[in-house]
Amino acid sequence: MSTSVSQTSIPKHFDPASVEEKWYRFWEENGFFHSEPDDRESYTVVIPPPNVTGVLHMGHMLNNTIQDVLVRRARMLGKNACWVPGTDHASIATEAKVVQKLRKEGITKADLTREEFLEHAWEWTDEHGGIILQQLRKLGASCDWERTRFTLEDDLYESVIDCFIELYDRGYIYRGKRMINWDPEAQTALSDEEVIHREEQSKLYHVRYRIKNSAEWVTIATTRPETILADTAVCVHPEDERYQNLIGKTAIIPIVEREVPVIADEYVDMEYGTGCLKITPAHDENDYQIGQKHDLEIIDMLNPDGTLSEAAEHYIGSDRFEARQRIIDELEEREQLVDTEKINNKIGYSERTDAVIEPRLSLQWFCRMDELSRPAHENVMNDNIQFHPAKFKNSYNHWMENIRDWCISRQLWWGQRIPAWYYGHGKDDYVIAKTENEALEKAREKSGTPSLGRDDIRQDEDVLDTWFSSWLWPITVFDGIKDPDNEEINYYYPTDDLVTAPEIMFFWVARMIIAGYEFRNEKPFSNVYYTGIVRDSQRRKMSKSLGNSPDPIKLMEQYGADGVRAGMLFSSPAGNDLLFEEQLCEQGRNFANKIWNAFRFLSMNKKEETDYSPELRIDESNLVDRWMFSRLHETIDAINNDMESFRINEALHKIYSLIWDDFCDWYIELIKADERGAKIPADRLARGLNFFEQLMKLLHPFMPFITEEIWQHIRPRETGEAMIVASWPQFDSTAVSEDDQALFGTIQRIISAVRNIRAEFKMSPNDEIELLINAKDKQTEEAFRQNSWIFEKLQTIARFEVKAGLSKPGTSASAVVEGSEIFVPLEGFVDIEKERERIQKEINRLEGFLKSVEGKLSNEGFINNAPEAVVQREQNKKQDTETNLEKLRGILSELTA
RNA sequence: GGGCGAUUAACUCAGCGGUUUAGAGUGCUUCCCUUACAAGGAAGAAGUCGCAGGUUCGAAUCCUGCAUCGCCCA
Repeated sequence: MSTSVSQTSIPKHFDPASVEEKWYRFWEENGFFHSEPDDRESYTVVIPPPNVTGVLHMGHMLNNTIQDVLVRRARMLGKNACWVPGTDHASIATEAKVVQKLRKEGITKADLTREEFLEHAWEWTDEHGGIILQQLRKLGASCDWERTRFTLEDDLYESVIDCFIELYDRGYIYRGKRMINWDPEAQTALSDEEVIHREEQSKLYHVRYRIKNSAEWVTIATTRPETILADTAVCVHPEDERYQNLIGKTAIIPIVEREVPVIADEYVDMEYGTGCLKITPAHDENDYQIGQKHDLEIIDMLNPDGTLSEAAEHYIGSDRFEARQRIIDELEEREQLVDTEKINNKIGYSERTDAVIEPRLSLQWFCRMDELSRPAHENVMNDNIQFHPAKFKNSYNHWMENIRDWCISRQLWWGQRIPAWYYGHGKDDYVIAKTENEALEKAREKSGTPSLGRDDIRQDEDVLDTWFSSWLWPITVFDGIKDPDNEEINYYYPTDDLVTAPEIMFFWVARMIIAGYEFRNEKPFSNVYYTGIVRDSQRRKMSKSLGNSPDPIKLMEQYGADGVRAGMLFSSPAGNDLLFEEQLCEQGRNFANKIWNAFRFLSMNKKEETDYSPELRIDESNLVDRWMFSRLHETIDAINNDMESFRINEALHKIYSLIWDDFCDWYIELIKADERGAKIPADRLARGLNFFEQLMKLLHPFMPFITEEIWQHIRPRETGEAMIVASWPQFDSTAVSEDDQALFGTIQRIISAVRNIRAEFKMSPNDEIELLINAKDKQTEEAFRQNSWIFEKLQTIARFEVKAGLSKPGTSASAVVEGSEIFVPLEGFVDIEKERERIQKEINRLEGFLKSVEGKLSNEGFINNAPEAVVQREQNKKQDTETNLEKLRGILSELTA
């Protein structure tokens, strides 16, 4: 055995750790990730910006792997690929974290001025921000890091404020008192989208209220008995016969002993509860509507932190849930609690703090959506912007048709501060202005008080919803708001593909589309690829709180970034959830190792480390070359189609199978040297390595590190010849030959049949056999004869004979493959009974098949209606099967010994 | 309550335009450390494609209903 240097220097197992950092630095340092506008076609992706203080989780892994696959392929296709990374300031989440950290240090937010608090927040951001971006590098993400943006940096801040002012001027933004979703933990308003509704088992309390000046009672049902303290009416359905006599009377609220009217409204559902509703206009959206209609008093009984306010009169200062229990107890004591019913109802929780949401009447800023959203609605429905998979158009459509105004103010400090300035206490005593000076001027004018000074105006304390900044992301990363006609925005916008989770379709995707049309009069991207949600084996969503998510960094250390990438993509078609198991990564790692060893083997066969020069032409006289060439191009075409329709896992499966099943299992086996220990002849090796290079190109978007490593090893390359910028293989339809593939396929099946015989009769691969083939016809005989070397290479054969009309030798194991009879003489070896069983089994299989084919052909409807080609195909199948069966039966009859 | 989706081998999943008695990975059985790879090779077993109807020459695939599960919205 030869012991060349190369053979010993390449390790048997691929070690990802040793190459990943090296190549990542190489790519980055040589500017391959960086994009500048030029003459080429642009391909642009903006990253869904992760929370600035977040850490990488499996969802990011999947999402960013997919983006990287798209971007790398586009780059190889010669496009000017630009993937813009960045982070989101995530106001609620980040502010909550900072508040928590300060609390540990004994500082409460109330002790600090806004400026002091923001200093702490920035400190925190500087410390933790960007960790996630560092982690993305480990994954191989080919982002243009020079373009990294942050939603709260100065330029983006200013852009958001400009947009607010613009929308205000266009009449879309208004300030209004509305029922909003209040998060008592974060002490801020939330948009409807930030509330998660969960169905829970809870109780419906039936409470009776006394009717004034009467012995009568009226029984209401409520799930939130504490709000009784703020009731200002009792309501029944106007047609409810049970309660006709009560309408117009006065009921007395228990505990507070307040007198309230009994009113009638069609809103009441007579079937639900007692059919009698208590009305609390300050703490329920629907009650508020009824309150407005009937001009009811509004009593706000809650403090911002969820404790009871003075207005509650009782239990002042106690928490809402504590108060609930105490009120239940008191009602029971007073014998006014008549029943407790178990029911399922939906309870809203804060997406960020998980606190139970309180509907609360509050003065907030809103963005009117009806008109604004129209182009965004249309252009998705008409496929101007395509969703992948398209099924998500349905939910988009539904949301758009029922779109509600967007509550955009948040009672937080971390974010873009609302540019509203108040000069009085009246509802309209404010101006919208970019600067204090401008505000002062406007305020003087609007109020008609030229003497107003700086101290007379104060800016709104609140900030804007984070999504009000990220909806501009595809525009602001190219400074398209501040500088609407700059070269970059004109070149990169609209971007091409957006990869994100369906969970944020409304939060983000829909709003980006809205902003795109409003501020650029153009879509922000052409395709939206929705990934699935990464779940654990129990189908639970992976989350930090459950602790069921593996640490992606550790996973990559264990299986290699390539292994994890491939593992995640194997089973995650667009929009389908991914049940993540480490086994998937194992499959990816094993694949990398397989490729590594194919490379190692080919390298071992080079005479010198550097003696390889590519041979781009195949050996036309060699069936194996022609077959591999055909398979390669067939696959290039298929992968291109898959990628263009975002079937990324399909594309990966195809390249996986081409490399492993075709190239490793057959092609490499067949280019091996004829003699033991000898090297592969140089010309064969050159062609083999050329195929290998093409395969590495096709795989590169999926597994960037190992492909670059091998690419650079195969032969010396200039920096500009790196894999990352290599050209994507061009599909050549003339390379695809059905005949070559059919012939090679037949040979493969004959080899398999022989292997099966060996296995059945417990022969070792090294036992010499004779292989005799009675070819179907002269033409087949000639084809097999020409390619006899293939049989001899893959089997240990003492004698090979092929002839049309060859008669069956004495005792032998047999098989029939596509009309040709295969004989392996096994004097003394063969167990006749066993051979009979084998043949009989095959006969049974073919008979079953024949029956189904005959079934079709005997159906007149099929003959008359099916396309001619289909009928013809069935007829061919019938004939072929009959021929095979006939031969097998002949073989079987001779076995009656 | 409204909408969307899923149900395919023991497990996790593909299956795009209707037509080789349904594919992959894992697991399982048998054999093999055969001149790269045991993280490997060879052979094999394994599925009435959730149920019931319908359309069609032909249905895992299209339609309707049902069951179970999931997601989104109110």
